[in-house]
Amino acid sequence: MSRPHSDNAKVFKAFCDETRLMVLELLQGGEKCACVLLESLDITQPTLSHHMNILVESGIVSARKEGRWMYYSINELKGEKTVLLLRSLLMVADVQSDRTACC
Amino acid sequence: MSRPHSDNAKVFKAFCDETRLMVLELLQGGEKCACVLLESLDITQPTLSHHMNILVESGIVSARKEGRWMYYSINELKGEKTVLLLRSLLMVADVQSDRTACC
DNA sequence: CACATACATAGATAAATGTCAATGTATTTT
DNA sequence: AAAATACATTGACATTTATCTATGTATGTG
Repeated sequence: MSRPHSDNAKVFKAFCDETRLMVLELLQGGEKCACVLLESLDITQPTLSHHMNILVESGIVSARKEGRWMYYSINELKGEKTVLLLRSLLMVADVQSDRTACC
Repeated sequence: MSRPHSDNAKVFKAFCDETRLMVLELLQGGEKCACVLLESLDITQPTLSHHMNILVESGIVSARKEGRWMYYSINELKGEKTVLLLRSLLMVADVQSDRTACC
């Protein structure tokens, strides 16, 4: 039912914004709450909330609520799957170029 | 001098569009000319030209002109660098690769 | 040269995206 | 209960993006 290209594009959308890359870099240090991320980024709270929604929706980031805090962390399993996906996208077969007359 | 996050976001933009993912899938079979790509995609020629510009600008795809044909292929070196980048972003350990056996 | 082919560029447009201020909601504290 | 805290949601706005039609440019062919 789901189109793979659409799903894959959705995953990669997690990485095509500067702010989201900075969030991921911050999460490399381990799970962090939204307020800590907010302090490290020069954006407003609603903007952070927006980006975290995209990251969680993509599956790359996991969210956990504890009291009034939201804790975010990198989903390593999804990360591994995404690395494999990217590799399969970019590693071309070891075959000769198709230089036959095309038209 | 360039901002890494900006450059990285630019690279990942190559993968966050359905049409570009389909182009990359087509290029997995090896180098192809624009007209062949065009036949396989339900888009107009200027739209393909637009997407190929983004792919080439990102470095993921290499372009080669021969007569009146443009040949495109996946830049494997850039691909490998991008996989490494994604891995370091997500802190994913080196996953099994079919290339490790041969090198 | 005149014409056809392959692709690029320009301009227009609708949709998606990133951002913020204002406000709402859930949770904790006093 | 009232206030404070942490985050989500809404609505507005400017920018970017994907797409098309129309046209331009380079290259090959009669």
